[in-house]
Amino acid sequence: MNFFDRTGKIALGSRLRMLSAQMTEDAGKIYEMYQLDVSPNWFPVLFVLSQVGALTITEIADKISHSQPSVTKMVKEMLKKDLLEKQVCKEDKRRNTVRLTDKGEKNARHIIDVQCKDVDAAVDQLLSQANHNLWEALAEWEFLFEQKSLFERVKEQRKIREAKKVKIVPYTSAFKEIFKSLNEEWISKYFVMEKEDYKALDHPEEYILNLGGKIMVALYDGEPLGVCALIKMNDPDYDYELAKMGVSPKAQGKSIGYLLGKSVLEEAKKLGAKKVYLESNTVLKPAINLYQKLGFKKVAHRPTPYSRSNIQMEKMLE
Amino acid sequence: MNFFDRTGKIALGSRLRMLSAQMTEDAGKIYEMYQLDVSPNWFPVLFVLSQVGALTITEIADKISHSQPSVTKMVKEMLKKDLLEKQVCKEDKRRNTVRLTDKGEKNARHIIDVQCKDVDAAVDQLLSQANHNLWEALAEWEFLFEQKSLFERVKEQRKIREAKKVKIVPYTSAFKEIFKSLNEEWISKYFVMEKEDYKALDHPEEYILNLGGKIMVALYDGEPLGVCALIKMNDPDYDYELAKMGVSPKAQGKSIGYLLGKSVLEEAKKLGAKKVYLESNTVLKPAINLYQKLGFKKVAHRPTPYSRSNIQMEKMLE
DNA sequence: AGTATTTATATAACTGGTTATGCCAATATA
DNA sequence: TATATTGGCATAACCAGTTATATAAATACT
Repeated sequence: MNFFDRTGKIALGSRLRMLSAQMTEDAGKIYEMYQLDVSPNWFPVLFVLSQVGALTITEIADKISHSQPSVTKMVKEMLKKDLLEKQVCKEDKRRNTVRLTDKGEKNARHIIDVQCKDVDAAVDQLLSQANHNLWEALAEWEFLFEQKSLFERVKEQRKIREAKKVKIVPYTSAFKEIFKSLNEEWISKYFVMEKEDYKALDHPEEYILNLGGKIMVALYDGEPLGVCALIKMNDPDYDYELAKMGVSPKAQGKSIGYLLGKSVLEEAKKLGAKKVYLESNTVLKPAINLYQKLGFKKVAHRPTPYSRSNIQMEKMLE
Repeated sequence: MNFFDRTGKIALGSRLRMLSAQMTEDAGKIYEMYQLDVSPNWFPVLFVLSQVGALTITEIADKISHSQPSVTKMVKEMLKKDLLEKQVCKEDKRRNTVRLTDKGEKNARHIIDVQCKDVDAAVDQLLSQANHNLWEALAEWEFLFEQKSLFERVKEQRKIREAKKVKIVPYTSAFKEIFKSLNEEWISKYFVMEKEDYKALDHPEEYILNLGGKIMVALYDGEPLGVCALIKMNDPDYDYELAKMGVSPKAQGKSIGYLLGKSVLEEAKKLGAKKVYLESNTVLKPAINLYQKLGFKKVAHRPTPYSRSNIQMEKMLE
């Protein structure tokens, strides 16, 4: 135990494994004590057959959640010990149904009526001696894992931690290069750079900032890995457009897009915007998802200078 | 899960195993997510080396409680991945000390500082969502098993249950045969039947009951499997002697001797005895143990009609 | 000094399970 | 009616660990 005390909660799996190994070992001794010529791991088979009567190997495997070959092997051994008898199904010669012999029945009954009772009593006594109920705790964890696996939970924690490392700062001329390159990267990957792109990316001051827009930059560990612009629109329906969002592929899974988007929307609110507009393309599925997560809703088609735009969205600011 | 819901607390081992298997599986995915070229089961090795620096294979095996061949194998694989470097000890060419390379160190640090933190947070969150604290419960069970193994606990429960099936009843003439045979069995196995034996066993009414003594019989499932007599003594120091205790070998481990002894002592008390005496022989170790358990203490040698008697004991009745 | 014992490691053999594969019977499909 | 697919089972190959055994170096014991 000593070693795992220093490794933190990650030892949980190992501790569970060790406890269960210890119990398995003791199970062997317990079976020996009762002097039945039965291996402990046959228990599920004996139990299920004593409940149901006759089953095929596959059915047993299914019920006790073992693999079919493992049950095949156990059944073979149990046949040798005269605990089971096989019966090939007449109508369907593939099916090998298997049932308890009298000896098997007797053994099963003894295990269930006597041995299990003793184990039950011992476990109950243990449970009553402990302050924290292992039995109930297990049930809860089984339930919690059914809801969401440990993997997903760790992934979430990772995201939360990563997000804390991300800082959103306003654009300065130091970010001119990165503002262009991050956008050029995805645009030229999926589409082609257009006239409008070059205008905005080569002259952000002139075409964005000086017209009353904003650009936000996401720093991850101090390194700029994401950018997003808020562009003043000249349109009766909308005040501002969210555009030119680019996030480095090496910064995936760090919620940078989400944090950038939220930050830009805050800026828009500060500037008194009522509605924010954006254009995108449906091939960019993660982007569309992100916009939805940010609260954007699809709107009817509008004229646009970008040929790649095939979807338009808006978000009301409250 | 469904299946085990019907098998009772005996499923505890399986449930622990399944939960730990699930966690192991997720551990694999978690390691993958962090993109380190490290197998999850190397973790203990990485961890312990990052703590201690350099160790031999046997030392590692010891610390992380794996078998030495298993560590040998892991070390071989880790050497291939440049995570470790080997160094044969100059003074003792048997020793292969092993330490982390820079790459190994970097990986270990990442796992410990980043990955473990995320897992910790996820586990903590799970713990806080559950009413019953699995972590604490595990610690308690580890402690409880250190005190007394599951096997021993089940053995105790079995004994308690068996004891309930034993009934102690007073002698009637129906038990005359069994009273003799159970005693003759052990006497002639270890010693020889003596004159005094035949007197008491062939004529219990005359030599025991009519003189103010008692005989108790232990029934197991209705079958008489143990006997014990309380014999009135004609002695200034003692009122009664506990004697002629015989238990069938097929009734071992059912506390029959203990229950008989207790019952006979109760009879003695009812009869107003202050002290009970007995004689035995030191080759009968289980018997001597039993007498001690019943509260008898060795006393100085006294004259006796039995040649086999080489130890005398007494018990004060309060 | 020479032999016996212990220690550190490697290798082999086994174990209790798994997934992958192959075979044959039964059923569905063209 | 021939052919493809599916279902039940056995067998093979593999896996991650174990225990048992072999080898060689170091140490202890006459």
